[in-house]
Amino acid sequence: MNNAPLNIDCIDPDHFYEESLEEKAPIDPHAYLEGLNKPQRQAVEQIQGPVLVLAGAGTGKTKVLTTRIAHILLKGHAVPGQILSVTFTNKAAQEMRHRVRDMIGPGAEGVWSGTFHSLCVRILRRHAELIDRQSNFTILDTDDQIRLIKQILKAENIDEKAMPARHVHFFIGRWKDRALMPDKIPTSEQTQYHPGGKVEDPVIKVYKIYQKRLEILNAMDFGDLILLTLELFRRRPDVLDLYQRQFKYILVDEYQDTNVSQYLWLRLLAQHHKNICCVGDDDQSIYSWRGAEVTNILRFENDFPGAVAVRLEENYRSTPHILAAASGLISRNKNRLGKTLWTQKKEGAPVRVKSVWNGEEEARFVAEEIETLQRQQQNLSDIAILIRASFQTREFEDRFIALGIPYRVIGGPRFYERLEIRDAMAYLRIVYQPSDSLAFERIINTPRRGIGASSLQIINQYARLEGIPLLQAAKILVETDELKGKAKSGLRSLIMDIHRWQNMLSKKGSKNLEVDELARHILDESGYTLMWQKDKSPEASGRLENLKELVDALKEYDSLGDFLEHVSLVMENTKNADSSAELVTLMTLHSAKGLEFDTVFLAGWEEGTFPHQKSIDEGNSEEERRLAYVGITRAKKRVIITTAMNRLIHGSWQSCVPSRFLEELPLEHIQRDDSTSAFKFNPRSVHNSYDILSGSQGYGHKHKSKKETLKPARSYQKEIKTFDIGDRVFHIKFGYGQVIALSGDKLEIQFDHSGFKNVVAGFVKPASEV
DNA sequence: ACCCCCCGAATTTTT
DNA sequence: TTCGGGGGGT
Repeated sequence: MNNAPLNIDCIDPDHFYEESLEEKAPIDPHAYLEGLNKPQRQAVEQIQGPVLVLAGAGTGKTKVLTTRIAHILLKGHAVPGQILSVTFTNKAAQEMRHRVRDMIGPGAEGVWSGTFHSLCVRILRRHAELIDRQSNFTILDTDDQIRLIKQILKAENIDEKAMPARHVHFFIGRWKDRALMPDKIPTSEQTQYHPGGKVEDPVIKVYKIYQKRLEILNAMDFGDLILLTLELFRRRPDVLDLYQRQFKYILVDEYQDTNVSQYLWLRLLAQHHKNICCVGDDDQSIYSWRGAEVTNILRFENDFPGAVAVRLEENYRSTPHILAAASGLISRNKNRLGKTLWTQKKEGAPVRVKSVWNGEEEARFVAEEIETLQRQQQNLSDIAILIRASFQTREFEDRFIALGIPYRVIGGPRFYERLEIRDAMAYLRIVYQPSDSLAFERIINTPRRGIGASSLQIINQYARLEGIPLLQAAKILVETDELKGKAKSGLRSLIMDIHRWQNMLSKKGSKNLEVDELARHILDESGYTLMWQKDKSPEASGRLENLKELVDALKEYDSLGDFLEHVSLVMENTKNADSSAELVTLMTLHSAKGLEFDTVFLAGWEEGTFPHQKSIDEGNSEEERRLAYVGITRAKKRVIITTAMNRLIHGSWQSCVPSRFLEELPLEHIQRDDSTSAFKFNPRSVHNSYDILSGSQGYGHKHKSKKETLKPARSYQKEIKTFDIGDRVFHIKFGYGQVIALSGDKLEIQFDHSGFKNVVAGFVKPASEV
């Protein structure tokens, strides 16, 4: 079995197993294959040798992956522990696990299923000592990484203005995506900070120091998780051999999103059994800017000799018009393997293209269309508005709030990235792991303890001199005369606090103290909670809420270590995941990948916005086109594209040229809603007319008149309640709040979690009525 | 240690 | 235009 040649036909053993399973299997052993079309079935059954499944949008790739795992298990080709199933996001990993479990029950529990990163952690915790780390290494997120780089820049006397930490971080990240450690970077890779010549590139120098610091801190960043696993395999062929033999079948989702490191990782692990199945779609590769290499999928057949390619081209999602529009668009790209999507569905409506005057009209138009759909009994949760960049949500939000259309925005800052959560996490980290110097540094003077920059510098210097963690250095220094006054006493009491919390943690079992209680103790006794209670800024109460939510989240975990690991790998809030709510979804094209909706609005199709100016400048408009393709193919029934003639960009009005993608949509599959102007798609006319209409004074006037047009809309609101100062009210978007002042039909409200806002009376109701 | 002002940038996001 | 970060002044 170990040396099975590639592409061996395994039909015969299959039949053998089928017979034996038919009697005892709880489900009909054929049933799971019957729901598949021909290529899907081939993708499932071709389990020997390398397989590339080119899965177009909506062609059932997750079904193929899960059925393939079920197939391998049901036919007895492997036990769960011999299957490695790699995805890109935790969400995808979870869905895979659920679907496999639904198919074959708890027997699938042992499958190694996860993200590249979580699987690497699992491996690295076992063998940490072989790559100069300890098993309890910490995983740094972006914020930690940048703070560390800033420290290094300061220590190296490098001007942060000339070489921002963010840039260094970016370079390091991209190098790691390509498996390049500092000593491996070719001379042709000099950064813009390096003028050339003999001197070492300062960015590479910082990279070197950064890696050294990570080692001392017993820490890794996300890139390291993959890279150090590769390093482990390089150093210890015996360990590599172990895993190579173990993983008889490897499955990879979203292969077009893998970077070089991940590709090397897969190739290494697949080398023994060579049964690797990668599923992806080159037309949906939209993450090159974070290191993804489309070439991985384009070159699969070279990289894995003897590979079989299967194309999934039957689309089960969209109508023919939508599919044809998307296909026509994407066919303009040169660098693609090429697929022809088709569907058995009937006609449907053509893709609509609507030209609007500006962003405000765009939002008004979309909102009206949504109301029309609502009247036709369409669910709001089946509607999405997809935009290129997140700032574009604003005008839609304003309009939806005004009309009372319930919506949600996907994306934005995430729970574990919030300041107060990161602070709280730092407290937990230092208690759990006394050598976590980055965590200690974060909280050493938060809340204020009189330990300023100079005190911190003394501690840092000493720690580095002695090669010991910051906390340990602080412990020693606090007994000397190096520190004075407030700094000394503040630090001493902090150290004693941490000590006490550590004891509480280790005695947890006997005292029966749960982790969430411990966290509450820490946050209260450190004065951190108090700090926000005393804070009078409008966000403070929201922050306290978040801290509560963090403590609540801890209840689900048996140990602090489990929790910290979860957070570092799954930077996502497991709460508020109810997708069933009746809300319109507003999100970026990027975060829409993998989702589907009946109706999809694609907004802001203008040159500069979409395709984005930066991508045009960088000559990367093919990726933008793929993004457009992803957007269109999210829709099951309706696509409505809008393009504005004018946009407010960085505070000034710009006349816009319609996106090149509009011209690339095949005419016979689109319908233009041209009600306002005859020169819609003639950029020159647009320019001229705009210039004439609105010279320098024109703008102000235009604005005023627009604001006035909003007023009639208000009068449609029924039953406007009257409010008094001090009333408790509820707003669909901002939640609960208190009326601070009145002016006509407008209320000034201090919201509990959303700060201070001016709101029209018709859009809030008394809190008592909620 | 805190506050204010000035300057510059201004996509996309996961782990 | 708006936001955020950093530096300088009090």
